Amino acid sequence: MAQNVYKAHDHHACIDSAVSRARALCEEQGARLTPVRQRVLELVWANHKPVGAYDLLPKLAEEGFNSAPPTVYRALDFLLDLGLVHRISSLNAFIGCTHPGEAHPSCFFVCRECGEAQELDAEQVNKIARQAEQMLGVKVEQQMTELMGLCPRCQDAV
Amino acid sequence: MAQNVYKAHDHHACIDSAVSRARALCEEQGARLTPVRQRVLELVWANHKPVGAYDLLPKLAEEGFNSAPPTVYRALDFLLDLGLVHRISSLNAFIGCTHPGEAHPSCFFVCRECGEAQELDAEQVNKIARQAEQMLGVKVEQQMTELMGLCPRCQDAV
DNA sequence: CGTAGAATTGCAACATTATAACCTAATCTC
DNA sequence: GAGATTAGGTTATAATGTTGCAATTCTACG
Repeated sequence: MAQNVYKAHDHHACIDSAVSRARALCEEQGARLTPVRQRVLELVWANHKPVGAYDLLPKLAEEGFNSAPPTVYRALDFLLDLGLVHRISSLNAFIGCTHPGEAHPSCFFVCRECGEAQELDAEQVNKIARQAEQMLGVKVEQQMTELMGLCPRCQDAV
Repeated sequence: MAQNVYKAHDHHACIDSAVSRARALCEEQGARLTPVRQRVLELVWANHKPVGAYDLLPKLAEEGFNSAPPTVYRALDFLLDLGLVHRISSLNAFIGCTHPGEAHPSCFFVCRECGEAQELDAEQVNKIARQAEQMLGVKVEQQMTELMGLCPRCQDAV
């Protein structure tokens, strides 16, 4: 189940590990982790909440990066292609992937109160995909699942 | 598995049945299926492809309905609440539900070529939800799964 | 009836998210 | 180092979705 966001953890380690895995992956694939791309990745990893592209703009601007929508979207597209981040469609937002590698199914639980997102094991979704392929003859290329509700903390906070 | 979109069928029957089920459901819930709402439902059901809110505007306008974004979005929200249509987040589009009733998980396969969408049985997604609830202590309130790929027809068309 | 309250619609403006088009600069390949 | 490829800068615009308020229509209840 990837990693449990709801347990206390050293978040700097999350960011560092995301960046170093990104670096390794880029090396391996002959892709370039340029400064903007790396910074966008770090900003996406700033916490475990999906972040909108337009939220990143001012932060990049502060740090002297160019900050126009295309810059951010290009960086995000790059990171999406490498499977380093996922897009949460229902929120138009992006979040770091906890087990990057090549492109893979996206499966998240998102808390409607605090906005934190927990990546989930997508094995069951793969089953749905295989079932659909068998029964309907379709060919599945991409998968995404988004669950919404309340995280443990926000349930208690009532 | 709901109903197979890829088999030939009398599509007028699809629309008619969608409307009559909507009527029944509204009656049951004390909700009002007003002319705009019914027409939006019919237009969403015009085929088995998810349709954007802004695609509906001109069609409504042609027929003398008011056609401003809020009109369409309000109608769509109404239909979503009753579970008569689903929203395909990854496409910012809407599609008729093949088994309406109360709100229920959304689970679709969408062909990236022809755009047709097939609603799927969401039982496996329910499993993911229950698993997440057990292992993480979250409370799932909404679920959506979207698979993308090629439908049987579009695979052959290569 | 008839009127109060609720639900629905009309309308104008605006907010948010994403892309197009076109060009310059950096980097890689040989 | 020339040419090809990739990345980034810039401006404008497209696509999608929302807010706020006034006007209207429906519903319930006396």
